Amino acid sequence: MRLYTIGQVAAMFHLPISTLRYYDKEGLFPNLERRAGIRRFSQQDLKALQVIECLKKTGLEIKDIKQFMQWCTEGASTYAQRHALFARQRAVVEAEIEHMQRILNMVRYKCWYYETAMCEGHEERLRNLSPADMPQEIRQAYERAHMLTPEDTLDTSDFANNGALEASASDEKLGEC
Amino acid sequence: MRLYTIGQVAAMFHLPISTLRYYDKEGLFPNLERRAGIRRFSQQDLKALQVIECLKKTGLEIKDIKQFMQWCTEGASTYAQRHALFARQRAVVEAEIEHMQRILNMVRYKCWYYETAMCEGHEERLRNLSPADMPQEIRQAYERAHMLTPEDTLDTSDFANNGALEASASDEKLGEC
DNA sequence: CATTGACCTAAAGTCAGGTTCAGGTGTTAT
DNA sequence: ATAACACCTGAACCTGACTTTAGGTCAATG
Repeated sequence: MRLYTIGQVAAMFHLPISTLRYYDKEGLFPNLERRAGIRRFSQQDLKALQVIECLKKTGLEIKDIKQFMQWCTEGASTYAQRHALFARQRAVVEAEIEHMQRILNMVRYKCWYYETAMCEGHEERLRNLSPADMPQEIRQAYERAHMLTPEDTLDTSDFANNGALEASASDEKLGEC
Repeated sequence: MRLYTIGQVAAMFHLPISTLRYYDKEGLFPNLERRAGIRRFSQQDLKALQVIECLKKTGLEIKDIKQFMQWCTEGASTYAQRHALFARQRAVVEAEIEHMQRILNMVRYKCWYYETAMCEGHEERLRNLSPADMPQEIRQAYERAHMLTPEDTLDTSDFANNGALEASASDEKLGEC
């Protein structure tokens, strides 16, 4: 069975050697062999590394990956745990995507805002615009961006009550969200 | 014009005081007033803070936000820069969402894999499954998860050429991606 | 025999976006 | 007058996933 040095593995996977040593130190290669102190990567370790790369993409942390590796060495008795790990991760990723969608709508709105400001040369009209006056597409983006979720509610009620909208005496204004 | 202490602003925005001091130190309140060393937040500063919260959601870094604040104080001459900032950010967020979609597909596949493993009590059948044998929905997830993009290509060609698929002598195997 | 090159270690450094701490000032309430 | 409270500062600390550094072993090559 062929064995590889750390340098060979680094080249194969286009990873820095330091990263492999770090993974090893973190316990991601439970059965890594050594001879005279030098790491010798087996086929099994290469497969483990493939799995590590894959799990990293799913957004799992190193310590979760280590746990997963441990479970894998324990066989069929840990299917339920492994399934739970991914089920949890699925929820995390789904939430994250939804969050990013809202952010995208916010950014889209901002793009439109400054495009328009550039065309008109000023923000006067823009500043007094209500969503109803915006182009359909932008209004939708704006509204989707401002749908409140528990996670990122921006409660400025006190602020508003204290007169947020009174004309400020400042010469320069900031674009609103 | 009403002025607020740092504690009042923190309460209004549900932010820790330390965060506001940090933002100030980073230059996010260019015109923040002080009396006897004590910060006094004006309406303008509260608006700035609203904008900061908003821009943070768009994924911008503190230093970009600082830059944006600076541009805002420079008036209409910086519309183009501000637009460019958001246009760039839009591309970033769009790419990130696409990336997350692929990750989600990977996680979905993993969920299915372990659900099935739990049902069957082992991975024998699963391990030899080709995409064609998977349920329609899972096959799609699997295939979408494995579409290669420049960003996260996993080039294991050398590895494969060196016999990655030779049966490993290890007693325990790891689930593949 | 000296240098290069591949490997090893422990420990410190890096990045962002804060948070915490130790120590100090100033105003108000008892 | 002394305690409580809100504010201030600079500096250290935090997380995660690495990377870098400093110093050391060992084998082959000129």
